[in-house]
Amino acid sequence: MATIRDVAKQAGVSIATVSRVINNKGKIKQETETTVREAIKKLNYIPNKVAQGLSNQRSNAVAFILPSISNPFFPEMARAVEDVAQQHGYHVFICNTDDKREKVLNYLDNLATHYVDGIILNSHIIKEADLEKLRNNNISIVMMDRVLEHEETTAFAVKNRAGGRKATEHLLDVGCKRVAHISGVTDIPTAQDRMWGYLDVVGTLPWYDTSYISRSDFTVEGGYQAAKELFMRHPEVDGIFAGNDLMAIGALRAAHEWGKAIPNELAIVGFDGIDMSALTTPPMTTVQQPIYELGELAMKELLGHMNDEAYEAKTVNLDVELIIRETTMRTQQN
Amino acid sequence: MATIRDVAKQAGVSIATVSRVINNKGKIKQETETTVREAIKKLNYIPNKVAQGLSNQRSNAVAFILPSISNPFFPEMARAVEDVAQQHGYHVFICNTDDKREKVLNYLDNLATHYVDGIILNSHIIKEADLEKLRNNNISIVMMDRVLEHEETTAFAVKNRAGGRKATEHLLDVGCKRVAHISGVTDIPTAQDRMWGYLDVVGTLPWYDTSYISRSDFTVEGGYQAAKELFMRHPEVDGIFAGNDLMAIGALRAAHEWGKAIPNELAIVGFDGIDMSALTTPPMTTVQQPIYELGELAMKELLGHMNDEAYEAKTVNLDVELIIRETTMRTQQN
DNA sequence: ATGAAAGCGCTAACAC
DNA sequence: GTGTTAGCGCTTTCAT
Repeated sequence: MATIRDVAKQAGVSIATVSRVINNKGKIKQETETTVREAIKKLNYIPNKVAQGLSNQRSNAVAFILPSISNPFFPEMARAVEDVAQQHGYHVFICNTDDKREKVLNYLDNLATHYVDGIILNSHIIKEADLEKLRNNNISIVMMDRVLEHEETTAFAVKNRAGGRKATEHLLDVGCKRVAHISGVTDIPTAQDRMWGYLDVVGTLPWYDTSYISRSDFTVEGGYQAAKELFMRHPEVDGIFAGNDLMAIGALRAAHEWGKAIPNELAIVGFDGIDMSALTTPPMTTVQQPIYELGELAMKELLGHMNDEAYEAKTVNLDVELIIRETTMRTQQN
Repeated sequence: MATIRDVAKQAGVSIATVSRVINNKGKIKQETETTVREAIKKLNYIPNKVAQGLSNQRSNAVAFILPSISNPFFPEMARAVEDVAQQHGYHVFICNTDDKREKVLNYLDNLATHYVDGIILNSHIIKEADLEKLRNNNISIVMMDRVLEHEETTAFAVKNRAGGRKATEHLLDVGCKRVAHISGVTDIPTAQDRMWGYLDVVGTLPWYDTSYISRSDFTVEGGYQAAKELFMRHPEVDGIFAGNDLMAIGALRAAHEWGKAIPNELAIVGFDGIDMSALTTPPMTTVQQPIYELGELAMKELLGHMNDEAYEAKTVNLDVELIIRETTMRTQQN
């Protein structure tokens, strides 16, 4: 691997000059620049990122921390983050945490010593205090789906509660009489908000009872189990609002096995709008988050923070949209 | 951020001693070790990875290069790679390339200057010569799904052709009379092999004609379009073997729109066995690759190469298994 | 058992 | 315009 020193020697200049050429800094005679570029090409020289990082105290890289690479919601968002990052010459490290506090903190520490310039953090278990260290190291942060108390933290989220309401209302609109809810991990605000949305709509109805809520974990398997429990507990359930698409898919499976006709005997609504939701059979009605836009905006916001000292923090709450598909298109109302 | 110098000062020792403590190298008096560890704790010191990297010429990180983060096959494999890597103290960089030659080469160069210790490469467009540079830099490589000419390169793959045969034979077994194939990008060996498997079975049958093969791109949308074209060209098709699960899902959608009953009017078989394949409605019959095992073995193999000079390269071809689900469980044979 | 100092490859302040 | 040199934070010989 050729180093800057080799190039300097080859071109008959100092390493400082080579460095200037590489980084387009300072003035250099056209002629020397040409010589240097030729030397670079000849030696196949590529600046060493690690050395640059050490010297610059920055890496031109950002991290996208996500709780689960198995939930397509995050890869879909990661894709947007990558697109924007790449356009601006940044590399993206994708970090999978299973949302375990230990893993997240571990990543946070490590990323700091890797001199990443910014972090987009999808995690609900991290507290404001955990971010202090990063701030001291001048690492910008954008939180997803989590609004922290701290004013300096920029956060992106969607209107989860309103989304939960839309989903539930829609189920009533298509004629459901008993609407149950499969919630995500209940100590995650996102899951709570969606549940609140559900409660806003059915919480005061005469038939409602907390047993219509089944707590699950945002996975397909979890949704499947939760749905089966609901069927046993409340055979009369004719509508389910699941806290995300994966659980909705699990519920769909369970309904199939249980011999419940979709949507006439049981209507289902998911949440997220991952690509897959349009591909289930029948296609899933869901509350669509602007996934790509979220990633895009978050990364742009991060760029703002990284490159502009005075960039001010903000909290953004995007709208969600109910996408009606066949899991709620009833041909008859019961 | 505390540095090694701060710790040394705090503990009243030299930086060399601190370094020894951190890395458990050389002999150190129990007493000094304790003092140093206390200083580390007190200052919240974390060794700087970039500096370590520069000094060691290695990073304790590996890269997993994949063509598409949108095909769950790769995240599923990445998960296995991560699990193994983590157990051995390695970090995994996930690199998304869309299998564009330029992007892959770009990553390869950059990863080298990041001092990654090894690379698991999912790419069909990379040639043996492209890897030469990495070898010179002592970076170990494991190729996935691609057997290169070079003896030094370890490669993992599955028996794609045999898999294609199993899928196609199965379709005939359940009574299909006209079996079509939706192939992946045809300059990818993987796709070709699966197609060859298909041809091994139907290529000599009297009705067979190349127009029963529709070339697509491994995406859901692609599979959807390809299936529609097939339906127009050959309305008599009653069985489809798709080159991967995503395309099979697309075909399923198309069949639905076209009003073809699954599986009685049209049976479908996919390839890969991604989690999602079990969740379609009806669940998809598919040729299951040992996805987790592939990632696991590949990472273990990489570890072998990275830590043992004499570790010898090998080519592994794993078996695939036909998983029969409802897209081919006919209740009547036509 | 511990310390001094060189070096990993690069950037940037300072000199000419 | 271009070169010299001092770091960036760490590891590792070589002394002691």
